[in-house]
Amino acid sequence: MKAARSVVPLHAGREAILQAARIEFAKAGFYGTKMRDIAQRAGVSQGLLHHHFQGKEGLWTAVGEQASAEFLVYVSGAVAQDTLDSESIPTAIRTYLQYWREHPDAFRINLWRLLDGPTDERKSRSRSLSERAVPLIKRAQQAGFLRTDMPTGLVLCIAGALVQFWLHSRIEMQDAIEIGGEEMPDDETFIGHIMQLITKT
Amino acid sequence: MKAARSVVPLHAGREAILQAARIEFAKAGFYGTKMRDIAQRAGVSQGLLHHHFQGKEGLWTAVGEQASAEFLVYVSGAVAQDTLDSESIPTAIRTYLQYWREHPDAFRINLWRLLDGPTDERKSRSRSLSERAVPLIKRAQQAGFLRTDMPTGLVLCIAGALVQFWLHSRIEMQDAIEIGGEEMPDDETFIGHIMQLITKT
DNA sequence: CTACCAACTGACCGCTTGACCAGTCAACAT
DNA sequence: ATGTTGACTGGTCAAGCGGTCAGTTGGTAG
Repeated sequence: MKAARSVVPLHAGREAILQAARIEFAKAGFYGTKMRDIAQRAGVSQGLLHHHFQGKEGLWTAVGEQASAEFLVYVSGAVAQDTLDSESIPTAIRTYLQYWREHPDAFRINLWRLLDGPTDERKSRSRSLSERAVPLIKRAQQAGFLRTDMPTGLVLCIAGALVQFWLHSRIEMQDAIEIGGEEMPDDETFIGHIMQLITKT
Repeated sequence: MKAARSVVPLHAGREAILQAARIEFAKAGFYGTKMRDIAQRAGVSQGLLHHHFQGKEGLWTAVGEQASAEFLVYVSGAVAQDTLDSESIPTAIRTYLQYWREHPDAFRINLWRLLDGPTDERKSRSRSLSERAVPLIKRAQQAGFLRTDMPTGLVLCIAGALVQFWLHSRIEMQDAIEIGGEEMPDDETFIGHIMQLITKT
């Protein structure tokens, strides 16, 4: 029966709850989400949520921490390259953009947490990303791939800001671009434009 | 007694409620805010909230519409200049940035509404801003003030994105910039850098 | 076999919440 | 005076919420 048991391994409920909570929290944020809905989506009783996580708040932070951890694993590889060529930076940006594209739930949860308060843990996540990305950019600047007429940190922020805005405001972008009488570019074209901005001229 | 009455003019309660609701909603969003808290802050009874606005939802949209209207009044002047010189664009950006600086509540409410659902009205707000800003940028491009190697709408989005990111992610910015071993620039320096990016070289 | 523990359930509780309403009061028109 | 209207209050209510708990199950160690 060992094989049959492994279909529902230990802590299967816990994982199901985390996944369900992520979806529900992404939809409506902390206050707008009901424990009952999470339990129903996970297919478990409501009491189990309190058994595994202490309460709503514990579940909320658990979901956040899991999302942060996944993000770091996904992205840190792209910014820790040892070889450096003209494709290094676009590749890193592409990875960053793709992560959010593939994890819309994580994207929304991140936004929710931005509004909820200090969230020291979120800060540490972004810090550890910066710690890895800044050296890459500095090297790219020194190698002549990126413009050097503005601070390294700012170059990073520009790329980050544009990707973020690009993702969570397609609506507004679309308006502006339609009004300009132009077509809506795709992700790859957009990355090209970012490079246009931060490349050494 | 007309004078004494004018201290509490008609609809004084309504205004007080709107102001209180704005503060409370900005703090915790729609679901996290309690009608009782709004009433207490406004110094009125809870029933009055239902009398003036139909319910919680009505109050929420009223607050949003008021914020949008204020925003448009504040900003539309800066993007509707008839004269055009090298200071026109920085001035417009400065106005845009200043509005959000001076209205942190509106800033947060805007973010909340971004997450809450369709919010067709918000879309129309950003659309009407784009409608006014795009012509200004196009003229500035033709006059040789701005770079012409990317779509007009994109230039607008770049400026908007950077300001937004600059405002609601000082923490992340700060990390990146500290790690880069640089100082945190002030608003004016930052606007300078934006211009550096979008100016014709 | 027994004892034990963690996973898990379902019914339940007390409190908060948004909404509702009967009634008061002041202003104003007739 | 009187009727009307709208701002405003305080008490009240049903619903829905997060949290609790006694109890069941199934695997595992002794």
